[in-house]
Amino acid sequence: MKIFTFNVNSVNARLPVILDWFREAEPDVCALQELKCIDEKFPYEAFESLGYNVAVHGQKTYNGVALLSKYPLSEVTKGLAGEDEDDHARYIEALVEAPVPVRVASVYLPNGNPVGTEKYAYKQRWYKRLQDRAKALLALEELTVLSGDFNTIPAAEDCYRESVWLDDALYQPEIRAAYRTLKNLGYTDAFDAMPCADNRYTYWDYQAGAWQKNEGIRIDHHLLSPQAADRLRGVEIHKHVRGSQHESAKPSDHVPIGVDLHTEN
DNA sequence: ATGGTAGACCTTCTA
Repeated sequence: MKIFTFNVNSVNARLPVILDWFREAEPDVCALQELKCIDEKFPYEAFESLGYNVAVHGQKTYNGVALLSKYPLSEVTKGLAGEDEDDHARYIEALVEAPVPVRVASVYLPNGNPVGTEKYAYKQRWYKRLQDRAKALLALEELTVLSGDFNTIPAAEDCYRESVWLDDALYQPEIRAAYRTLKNLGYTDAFDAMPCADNRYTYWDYQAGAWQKNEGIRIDHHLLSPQAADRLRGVEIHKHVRGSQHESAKPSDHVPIGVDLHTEN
């Protein structure tokens, strides 16, 4: 079973590119982030006509996450507990009812820039809430995959030039520590387990020719519960999607990342 | 030392 995560930077602006990639990659499950639309404006029909079940947690203009699955989705949960005033749509979770069921979450961590502001404090609080949820999920002892844009560069080798990122919220020591704490609960970063030989970046800025210079960063991740990690067969970064030349839509600044889990009993 | 891009949407914010 192939489970992908893809920060699309507007699902409607990107729709032709996303649909082309869906036909090519045929993900069993895909977690989307940065829909940038309310539920009513999500292009349900386009994905349903490709055979996907859809669960959406949208928001006007910003954020927005979704899960698409060839298998039925149940136990859909929208949002993270722990901060009642939080109205950002950054988390959706569901049970994928495959022969071997998998619980999948689409995660969109706050960016947190600039450091030292309320946005940064919000990112830190959000990490704590995600850790609490991740801990509760482990207790279920299921195949669980937390997939998404974590807005976290885990280590120096995950960016093209460390000096550029030293003052950025994506690379602060306490943010990287929060990501490690999350893993240390008992999750495996799929890429750490099976790194791709030719590329580790998942995002290239639109600005300053970052893509042309291959100045990327690794911020989109899959965290696997032990039961899921035991079934990890492969990891794919679909880097070519960043350079797609579609007649009617530009590429996202992120690319799809997939894990392949063997789900034979 | 600065500006460089993209999307939503109304003017500026987020990334």
